Amino acid sequence: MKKPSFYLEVYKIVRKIPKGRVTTYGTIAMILDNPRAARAVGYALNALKKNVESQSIPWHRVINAKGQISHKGDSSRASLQKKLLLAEGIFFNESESIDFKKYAWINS
DNA sequence: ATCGTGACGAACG
DNA sequence: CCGTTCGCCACGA
Repeated sequence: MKKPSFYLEVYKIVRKIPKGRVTTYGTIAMILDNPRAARAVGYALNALKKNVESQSIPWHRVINAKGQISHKGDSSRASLQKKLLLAEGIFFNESESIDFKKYAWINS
């Protein structure tokens, strides 16, 4: 059977992330059997923000491998993301990064 | 089919 | 520790 587009797979994964947990672009890529497609994952989420369905996808739980928020210019989205994470009980250390030891998502 | 682009990541210096 | 460089991949024009 044919696979849906890469985007749809990414969204599907992101939707599985439970509240209070976070994961990285690279991790999602790994789940999709493309450990090197982290960039493509970010690209997918970028396109997502235009879709109305984005409201049902916890995109804010996806951060980069450093445990930080990537915003590449658009800082407004970064502040929103941080706000949403804090609301879920996910806090940042003094370096503005998230401790994976506590919040990393385990795919089950 | 080729080119440019981007919410990434690992390796270097 | 910080900035730079290069490699990766999917997508739209």
